[in-house]
Amino acid sequence: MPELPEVETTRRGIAPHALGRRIAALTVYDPRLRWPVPADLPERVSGRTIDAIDRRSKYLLLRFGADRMLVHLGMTGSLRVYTRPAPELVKHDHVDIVLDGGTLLRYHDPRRFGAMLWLPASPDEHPLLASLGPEPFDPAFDAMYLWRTLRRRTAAIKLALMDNGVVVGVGNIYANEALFRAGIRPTTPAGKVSRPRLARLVDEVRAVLTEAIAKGGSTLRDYVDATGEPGYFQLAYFVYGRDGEPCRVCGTTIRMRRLGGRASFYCPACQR
DNA sequence: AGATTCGCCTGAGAGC
DNA sequence: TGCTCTCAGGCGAATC
Repeated sequence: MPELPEVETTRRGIAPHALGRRIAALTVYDPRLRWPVPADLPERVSGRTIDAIDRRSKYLLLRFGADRMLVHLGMTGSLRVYTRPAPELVKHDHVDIVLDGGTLLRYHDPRRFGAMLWLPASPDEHPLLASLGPEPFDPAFDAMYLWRTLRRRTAAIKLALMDNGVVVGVGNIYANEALFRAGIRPTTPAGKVSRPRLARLVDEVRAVLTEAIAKGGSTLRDYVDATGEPGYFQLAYFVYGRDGEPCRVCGTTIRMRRLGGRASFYCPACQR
């Protein structure tokens, strides 16, 4: 279940091996992802040099001049680097990207919520990227922005925080954790959260993501070839998945409620 | 426009 | 052991 830290860790993991390298071949073993892998993707990317690997929201963008290839890991996707001859294909391996010199990027995705798309140079931004909100670390994401954006919203603050049009990259786990750390009840109507508390929320969103990325960075050493999948970085969660357990701060029993179909955890005492 | 719900997927775990 | 059921969740699409 890659959230932004896992995607960023993947980006940093593959960048040293792929930047400036030419794609020798792209092989599709199973095109069935969220959208089918385009049949012409191999011919589009073959011979092209990877000029940059960017991340926007949870999308990885491999840049070839003005053209790009989008890679999304969905819920269960991974993009791993293999520097030695490729290991045997296993179930759910979908795509191999072979680079000059033999380095291999292998895309694997059991649940197939991920995607791999070709984004040709265009004056208009691709629909998937066009209406995204700011990155969490963008200075434009601040208390004043949040206040202006949310002031008339009646939806729960947690749902607003997970809305990619408001801010990108905050999935269920980190929304729960950031709200706990900010002392805000997930069910509070977004428009009712005061500016000082929104400022605190901005800080805590960044803090929890920064910690998770740091944790991911510590696994990068093992990312290539070996077992080091950038899986879920087990931060010591304050609330996520802890329904019925005592709050680590005050001991009150953590509660769970469903918001928009997603499990939401909170401490009734610490979060008001 | 914003709120709400649905559905796509497979694997893990629980219960019987 | 093996079956069935539930849950996980990013996010686009559809509906109100």
